[in-house]
Amino acid sequence: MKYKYKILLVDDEKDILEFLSYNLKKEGFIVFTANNGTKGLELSQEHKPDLIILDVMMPEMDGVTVCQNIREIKALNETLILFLTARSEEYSELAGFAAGADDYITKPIKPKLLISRINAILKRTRSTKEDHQIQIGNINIDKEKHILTYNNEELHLARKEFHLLYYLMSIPGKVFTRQDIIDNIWKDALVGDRTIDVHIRKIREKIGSHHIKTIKGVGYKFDI
Amino acid sequence: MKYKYKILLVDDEKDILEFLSYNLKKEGFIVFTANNGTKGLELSQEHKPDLIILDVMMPEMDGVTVCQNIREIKALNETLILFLTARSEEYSELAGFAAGADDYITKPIKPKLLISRINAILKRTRSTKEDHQIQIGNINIDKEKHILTYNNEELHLARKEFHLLYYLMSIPGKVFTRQDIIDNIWKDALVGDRTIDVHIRKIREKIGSHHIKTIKGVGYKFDI
DNA sequence: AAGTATACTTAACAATTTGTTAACATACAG
DNA sequence: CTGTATGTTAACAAATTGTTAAGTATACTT
Repeated sequence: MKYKYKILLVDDEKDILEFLSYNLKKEGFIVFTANNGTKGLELSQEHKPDLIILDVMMPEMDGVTVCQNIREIKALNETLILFLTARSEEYSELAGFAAGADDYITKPIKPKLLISRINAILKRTRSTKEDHQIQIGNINIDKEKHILTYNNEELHLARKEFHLLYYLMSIPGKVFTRQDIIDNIWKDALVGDRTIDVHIRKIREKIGSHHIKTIKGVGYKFDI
Repeated sequence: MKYKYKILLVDDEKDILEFLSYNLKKEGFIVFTANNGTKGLELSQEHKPDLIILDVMMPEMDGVTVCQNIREIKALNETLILFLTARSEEYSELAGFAAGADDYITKPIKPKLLISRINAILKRTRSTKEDHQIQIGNINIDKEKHILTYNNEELHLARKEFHLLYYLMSIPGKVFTRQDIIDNIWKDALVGDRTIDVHIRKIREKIGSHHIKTIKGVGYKFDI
């Protein structure tokens, strides 16, 4: 399952909040909104977003001030901050960078461009945040580290076994046909059905046979 | 001594090259210039700059094409690319991001703003240039000083060995494939898999063989 | 500049692990 | 029951990695 980035929007104009929120949610981001700086600070502490989009011009507390405040919160030192400014507000842009902003966008906002820049900035800094781990019951499988733990005990799986289990666990409960499995693990190699059975058997030997169920005539599925 | 970032400017207009060059040098950057895309590619391979500033609109080879070419050179996979576009050229901006750009700046260029953004982008991505030390368990590796200490005892590693260990230790627990390792340590050079094994063996000889685990069929990983 | 030491790479082969299959046993649905 | 699908085992094949030693390149010293 892919990691979903959390974005906090802070702007006093309701229209803009809704417009941005709609566009970002459509792209799969988790979006929080705040209509003033104080609320923005609260929500940022509560949700620890990956990215905060801040309007520079706001009554009460302006964006630059909010930014400075956020930069002083240690738990948020990895949070990215992106400013919204009106065109040619060179001054606030400079002030923004000085306050610790990571990027800025000028109004009027073009959705495609915004998404593009958000993805660029997140990709640059968060490329490792993808999820390589699946945790189901007392089984944890980590693709990056190539580790399988069962009841906190580390077990060794050979490459194909590991890959196969990871594949089954990627959608728990779903039945994968042998063809599905061959297409995914073996790609275009030619192997017989019994080969898969053997691998399944070896996995069952290690994690217990009840986790992988056989659906006769269909295939295999992973269950708790 | 502070590390001086190298910046390559690619633009067909001489005035702009001089203007930017002057302003960037004043800020302490090392600046190279190229007045066309082909030359830009050459110089980027020669000097391996930290940042390349590319004009989108150029005769012969446009900025997007240059960018795509650069992105295919492994040795430059850490290089940042920043586009120069005329205002409101939304299209080229999107194309730029798609081609692998990291940021863009609209003309007319305001020096202070440019410096500000350059510093921001370099700071974001190069902050690790500062911390050159990794301490894991009783192993301490310092990239800058090229020193490895094991139980407070200084050990000597050859350059490749050192670099390789440092790479593995950069993300402890993560399995790196041999291809990962070649791409990072050898860049574009052609070396066989056995070469890596030999280096691994030499490292194990020095720090003990249990720290680097072999994941058969996958690669190597560093563990405590 | 030549000689020496060190580092790097590779080939060859050994050791080990992993993958596959055949053959047979068993379970299950109808 | 009976036939088909799956489980199991062990033997074998294939792939991967470890190791050594020797050749090549590079750096260092005098």
